[in-house]
Amino acid sequence: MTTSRVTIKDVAARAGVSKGAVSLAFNHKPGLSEATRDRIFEAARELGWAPNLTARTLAGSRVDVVGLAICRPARLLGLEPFYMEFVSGVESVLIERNCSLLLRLVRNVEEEVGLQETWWRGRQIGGSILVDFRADDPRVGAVERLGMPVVAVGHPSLTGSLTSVWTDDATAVREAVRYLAALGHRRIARVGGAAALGHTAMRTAAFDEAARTLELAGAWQVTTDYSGEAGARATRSLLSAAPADRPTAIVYDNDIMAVAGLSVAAEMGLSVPADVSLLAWDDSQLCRLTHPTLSAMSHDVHGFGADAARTLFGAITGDGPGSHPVPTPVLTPRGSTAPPRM
Amino acid sequence: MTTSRVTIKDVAARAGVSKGAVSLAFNHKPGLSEATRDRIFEAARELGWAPNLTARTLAGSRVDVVGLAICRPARLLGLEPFYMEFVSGVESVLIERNCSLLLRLVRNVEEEVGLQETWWRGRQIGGSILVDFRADDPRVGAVERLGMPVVAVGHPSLTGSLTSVWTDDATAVREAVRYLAALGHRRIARVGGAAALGHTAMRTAAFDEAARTLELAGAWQVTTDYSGEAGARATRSLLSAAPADRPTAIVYDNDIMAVAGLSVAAEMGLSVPADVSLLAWDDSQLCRLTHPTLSAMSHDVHGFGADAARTLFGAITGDGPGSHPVPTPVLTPRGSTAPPRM
DNA sequence: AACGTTTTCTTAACCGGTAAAGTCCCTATT
DNA sequence: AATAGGGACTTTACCGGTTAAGAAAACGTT
Repeated sequence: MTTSRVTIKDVAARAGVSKGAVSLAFNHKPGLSEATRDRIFEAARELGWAPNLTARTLAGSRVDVVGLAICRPARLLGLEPFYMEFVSGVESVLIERNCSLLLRLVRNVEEEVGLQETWWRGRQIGGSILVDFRADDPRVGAVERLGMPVVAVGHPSLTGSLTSVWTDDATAVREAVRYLAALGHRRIARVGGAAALGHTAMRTAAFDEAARTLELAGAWQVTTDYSGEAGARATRSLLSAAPADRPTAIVYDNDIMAVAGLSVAAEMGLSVPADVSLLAWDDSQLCRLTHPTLSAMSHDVHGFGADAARTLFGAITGDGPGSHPVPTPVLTPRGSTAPPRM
Repeated sequence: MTTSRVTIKDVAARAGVSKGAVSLAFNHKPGLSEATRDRIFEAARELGWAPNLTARTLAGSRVDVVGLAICRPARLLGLEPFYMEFVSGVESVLIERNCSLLLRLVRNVEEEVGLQETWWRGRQIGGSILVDFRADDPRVGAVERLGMPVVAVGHPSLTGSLTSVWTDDATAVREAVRYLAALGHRRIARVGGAAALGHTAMRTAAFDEAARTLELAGAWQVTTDYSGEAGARATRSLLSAAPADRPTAIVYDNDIMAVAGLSVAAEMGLSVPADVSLLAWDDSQLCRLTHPTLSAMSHDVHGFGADAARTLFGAITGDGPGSHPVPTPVLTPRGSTAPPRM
């Protein structure tokens, strides 16, 4: 049984005023006596009325929805703790501003560009959070053309003139490699994320450079699709070399691959960290639940999401473009890293 | 540089027709000649126009957004593979209907009731997916009163007259216990989810009943908040009893707790499955990444989300209420279960 | 040729709000 | 007493579409 919709008119009639007055009251604007204001709120309460956001948006006021399009095959997404944690950080900020998140999975960047444009043109959103930047990302130009407020989650070198929120991945990679080298490792491998992503490229470059600087005897890099399966495959391949040639330490680009790596080591009869050290990335709760616990480049993903959301609100309310670094991931040694067996 | 907004008027002018004609064309309604239709689409293409969804919604057509409110502390959410996988399943259906998901975290059911009402009254959504039902859930009445199309994810006994999509948890629990008993286990424990949730209660009851029926020598149940930490705590407490008194098999209500349990066993020097068998629930990819791999009551969560979304569309387009069971979780034995050591 | 039907398109009234401009009345000032 | 200045509301014109009702042209019929 659908209650016939209550509109501003009904409230106005009930309170004995014009709909303009109701609008003024509900937007806390001056020009009404306390008495009338009360009468209006009372009437609205009695009728169970709340302003129709669609109409309000159309009439030109603010939109209290922000967009987030994620470009991953839907099946893979469920497996990435990163996004859910990121989203939960975003939500924690949205919730206190009474704002909602419009979430959409897209198949590729072009589709995302179209979607963002539709959202923006259609006034469906007040701004957007852009993630997963790649080199020469088409979203940069598109968003500039539209004049849409956004926060770009990615390194300034990828996000151009857009307001960005980013972590210093290069430094973090350097620190990870230095740490392993300091433990005595000379043959280090890295199981990277999706090659197309800008931050993967930056980490790859940083790893190369660190390997050269430290004059490592061996340095491998593989890229994957971030899935546990791919991480397992990569690990299996890395560890199947002869003991004298295989890496004694492996750095992973997320934690799910590190967990997979841990289990591959066990399956191959190698002990962690005695035979091989493993270092995870992002550090969700997962890293503390394995045995041995996983050392990780720890990163407050939840806080990262919250920062992104806050920065987006800044952009929506007119802050100029800016670059907002968030804390660099810090090395959190746990049970999966140790000096190599001599 | 904001491109001045292109509206239906501009397109109409350019095509030399009235805006009504443009509307007809874009809604594929009869009453226009092929030639005019083409001219209109051509004009729209040239101007890069797409209908403003806000205006379209206001004018009374359908809303292409569905709502999902999740009631968990934001921090916890990131850790639950279930939701992300469920959401990705929902998205996989939405995407092909060009629909978006409005996601919001709420603190409690009352807040959710208010939110759903605001969304619906404000025509922000065309329908909603309701999750995490509890006994005497206030959403049932509220939604009926509003006449809003929804799909309730939960057992019919909890969702009343609402269209529901559900798994037969009781049967699954029974199967899990029977399986362990068949392996020879006589002391079985269950680490359950949040006590307030309806399906937790149903599983608890089913476990009790199964234990009675099978005349188990020992049966424990604990409820937690679904977090890995809580799972670890519970496991530690269960396993710290004297060998002759402690459970030889533990069933978990999700997979993250099972992973945590696995690591606690290792930390306590117990071997899995020789000393204790572990059985996970939901079975995300995680279960195949541990060592030993985790046996699980496997459940296609992605498909579950997709089914829920499809059912919601049915409800939106006028299908009457109905109850849609999805396949019962099936036992997937892997490395973490075996007969108990005698 | 006159007349009813279709087909094709236009007009105009909403949808439910917002906001600028206008009205009315009451008080203070000169 | 006339005038200016506010406060408290109301009017009215949008926002950008949809849709029912109306009008003009094309067509078939007798």
